[in-house]
Amino acid sequence: MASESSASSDNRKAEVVTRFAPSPTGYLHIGGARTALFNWLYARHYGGRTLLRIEDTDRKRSTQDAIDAIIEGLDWLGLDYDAPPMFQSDQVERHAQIALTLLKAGHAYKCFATTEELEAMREQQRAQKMPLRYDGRWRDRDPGEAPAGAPFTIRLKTPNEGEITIHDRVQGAVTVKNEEIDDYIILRADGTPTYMLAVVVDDHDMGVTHVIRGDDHLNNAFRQLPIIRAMNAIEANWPDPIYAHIPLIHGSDGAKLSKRHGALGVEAYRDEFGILPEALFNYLLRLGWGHGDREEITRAEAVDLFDLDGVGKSPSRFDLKKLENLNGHYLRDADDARLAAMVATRIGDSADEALLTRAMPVLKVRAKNIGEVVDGAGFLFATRPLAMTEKAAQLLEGDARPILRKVYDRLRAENDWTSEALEATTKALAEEQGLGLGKLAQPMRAALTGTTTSPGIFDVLVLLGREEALARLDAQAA
RNA sequence: GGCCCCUUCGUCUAGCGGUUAGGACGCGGCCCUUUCACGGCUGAAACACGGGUUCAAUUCCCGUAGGGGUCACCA
Repeated sequence: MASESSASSDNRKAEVVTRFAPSPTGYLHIGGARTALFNWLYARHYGGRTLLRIEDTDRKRSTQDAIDAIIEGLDWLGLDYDAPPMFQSDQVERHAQIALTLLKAGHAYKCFATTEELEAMREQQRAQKMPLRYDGRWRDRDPGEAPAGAPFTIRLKTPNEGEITIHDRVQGAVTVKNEEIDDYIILRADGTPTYMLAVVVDDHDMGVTHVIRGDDHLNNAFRQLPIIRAMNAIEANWPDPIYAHIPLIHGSDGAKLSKRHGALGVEAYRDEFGILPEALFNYLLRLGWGHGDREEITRAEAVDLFDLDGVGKSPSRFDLKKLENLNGHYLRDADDARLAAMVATRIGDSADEALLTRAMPVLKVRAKNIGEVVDGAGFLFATRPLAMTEKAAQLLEGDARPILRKVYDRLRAENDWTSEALEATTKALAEEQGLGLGKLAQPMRAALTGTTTSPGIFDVLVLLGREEALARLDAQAA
């Protein structure tokens, strides 16, 4: 539907290009997933493209497992991208080249300060309660003063006066004085680029028009813009991107979601919590973004409705209860065979997928996650003698077993093994005996499922089949 | 500590000068009912505080408080 209104090819210049740029140092956590989602939605809404870039310049901390987890997580959520993933580490030469260009043009300079020297500087700043930032000691110094062959880094020569204002699509107008921004390192002593340089160069090279990322990067925007403007002065065609810094997701303690609390990978929501991707998609969308009273929003509707205007500026807390509630709704809407396959995988060899598919309509309405569907399906594959829960055993006390005998006898004579017929027969029996239906149904439930909760008892009878159902009743009847 | 951002029920949010401050999750009650869910009805629950501006502030401005983010040769 969104593609119908997408930009036509003669409108290339206005094309929206977004990107998700995770560093592969951990799994795709919930916060990253939402950032990816917003980038994806924005691009899809405007008929643009969205890209994936793996920020693996820190080779020591990057792992293939993390890369795989990120790609799988995005795939599971249905967030596709319009080009093969790009790896930042493949671009190091390009990054170094830009650093040199900046150096040559006088927008950057060599700094020979040693790590120890810088640490001492910061220590002193801390002691004097001064802001921690590089003091520009090599900014105007002649590189010739350095010892021959001494290692050096390249620092950006940022403006010292004036201020810079970003018109952020989420945060609004934000202004920072240039004096707040120090001459930070863009190229390390070993010739590799720092993050600050790499992002800017890659975003430019990939044609990224909209930088949508967590607001922990808002301060970085003010540091990155000087590179962009300096390059634009040299080469032109380095426009400022449009920024949108979205608020972070917080844990229940109100602090940024981290590995310490709740920052699980999306696969944990799938495997451990039994969440459907469409439910997580919807939940993440509603976290920090709203559209009137709408709660349940499908993927297609989201593409249609999403825009940055609806994104709030305050951080939000993750609430598993609400996710599970939403998941329950999506479970009820989900295809039975699909759910049966998921449940069968969890149950293992004893599972009968065809039977699960038939049972799914009455199973899924009682669950809010896949694990609960698995639990609810337990009675289907239980073997005689059935294990009884304590409460189920209680239901079989008193005159329950004699009643079950009567039920057994009556049902054995039933030729029409359908829910409707079985209900009519059982109700007739209850009436004859002057008993409420519950007096028969509860013991039946215990005998048939070994539990006190289950789908409607006549559905259970049908699902189990005449032979098995009668055998289970007979086993408990007296 | 410097800089930046945030503040409506416990949580997610609607609201964009005049509303009985709405919805959702969660919680309580009732109904439906063979259990459990679903569904329906219903109850408790919020504009952080203090100043302005205005005929009128939850809404606009300024403070205060509280919370968060960020200050590496990590990303």
